[in-house]
Amino acid sequence: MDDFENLDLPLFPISVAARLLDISVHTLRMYEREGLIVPFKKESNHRLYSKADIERLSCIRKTINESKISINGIKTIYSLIPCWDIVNCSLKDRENCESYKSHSNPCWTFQHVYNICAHLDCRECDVYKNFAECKSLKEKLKLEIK
Amino acid sequence: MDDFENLDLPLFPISVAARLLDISVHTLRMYEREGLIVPFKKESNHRLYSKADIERLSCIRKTINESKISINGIKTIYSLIPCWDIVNCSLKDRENCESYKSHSNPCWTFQHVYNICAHLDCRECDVYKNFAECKSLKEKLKLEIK
DNA sequence: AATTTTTGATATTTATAAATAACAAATTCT
DNA sequence: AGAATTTGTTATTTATAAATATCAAAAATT
Repeated sequence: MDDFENLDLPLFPISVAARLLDISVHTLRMYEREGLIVPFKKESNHRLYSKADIERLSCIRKTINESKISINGIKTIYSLIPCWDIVNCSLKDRENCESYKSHSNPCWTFQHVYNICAHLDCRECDVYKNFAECKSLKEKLKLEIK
Repeated sequence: MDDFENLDLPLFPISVAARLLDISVHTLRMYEREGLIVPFKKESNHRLYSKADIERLSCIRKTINESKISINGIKTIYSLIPCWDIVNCSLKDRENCESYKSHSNPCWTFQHVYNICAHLDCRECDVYKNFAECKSLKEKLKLEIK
């Protein structure tokens, strides 16, 4: 794929991302600490953000500022994404999965050591990538629940 | 059923409900305006609250004060309840249904004039009654989405 | 090697959601 | 008939979530 089209390339350091979004660097780190965003990390632990990340953050920003949904509200909504269905999680794996039980934190904020998600990069996962907007979650429910 | 056991009887005027929950009368009206609660209304338009209402409001209170989810966040979560599945809404009815499209307001805040919900009392509906807690929504999703 | 930027952490500010207070008119109750 | 309560509305207060400001140490850049 052409680099120009690939939205998932880690391109922007945190200062640039902050400028693009017109927010402070610290706010970006807060969103990460809360589990709303998972930026790419270099070996040095420095963050890099992709175009898709900027898009995602812009959406989060709207949700907070325009829809007036608190960060904990967003986390709770994310926790409702049916990840077990999306990644085809086995019944056994579900039993031991914290995020399967959780209704306050998104699955990508948990350590998945024993199940299908272990050692996979959440950034690459459809659960993380496709459900940044609340809209997409309801559409998913419509598809799955007849 | 014994009146003492029936949780759905309209028993308490707003002043008593407010005292039971240790909040102001105005806050109760606000929750209603926001669509979080649907109290019984007398012909005179005066509100009456059941034991189930008090329980529901107590849960809403915890969600706001302890889980730190904003009212708009709660509304959005409620809007994700798969009502169409619960009330067995026809495909045709869904097309014209505002709440089927909404991802910001619960179904019981809409006027349902043309579909299966028309003229039904939302207070009596399983959608309204069984999903006051976020927990119950995730459990429902687990049941429906394999 | 020197400059710039990042890191995480703490302390502070700001914006605003949530709750309260006050009002006159209508309704209920004794 | 009169007292108490409810109604809806507007204006105000309060609590706190969200964002900003500072800091020294580490890393990156030129």
